[in-house]
Amino acid sequence: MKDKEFRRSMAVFPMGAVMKLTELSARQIRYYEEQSLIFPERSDGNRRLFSLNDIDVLLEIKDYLSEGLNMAGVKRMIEMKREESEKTAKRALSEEEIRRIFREELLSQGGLAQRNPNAFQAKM
DNA sequence: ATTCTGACA
DNA sequence: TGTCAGAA
Repeated sequence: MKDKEFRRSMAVFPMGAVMKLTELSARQIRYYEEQSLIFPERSDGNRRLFSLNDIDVLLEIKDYLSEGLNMAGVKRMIEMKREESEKTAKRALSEEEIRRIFREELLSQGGLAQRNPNAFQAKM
């Protein structure tokens, strides 16, 4: 199962493809890269090449934002997930665990909410 | 035609 | 975040 992970990390998608796949603007995608949430490689003329992993993260960022988290909150979530998966290469994070962490983050700082202050009740 | 960086009426 | 400019 190493071959699969290798291909998921293959940087082969140009900006245009990622924009369509994620419904995000180039501006946002570049911004998330600056926030070290994704690490697209560069190619020929300094053009970004994204991997399936980058796209997955972008998709996660999307729904975290729709859940009401701001950039600070999104970064924490992605970073935690990254640490958790790097350190715990063994067992994957259970849905319950992720929801638990998510809830803790929301409660730890009532300021994390930004857009839909009421989306939580509906979701959680 | 596409994407990149930098900047802001 | 959008968007425009100037370059590659």
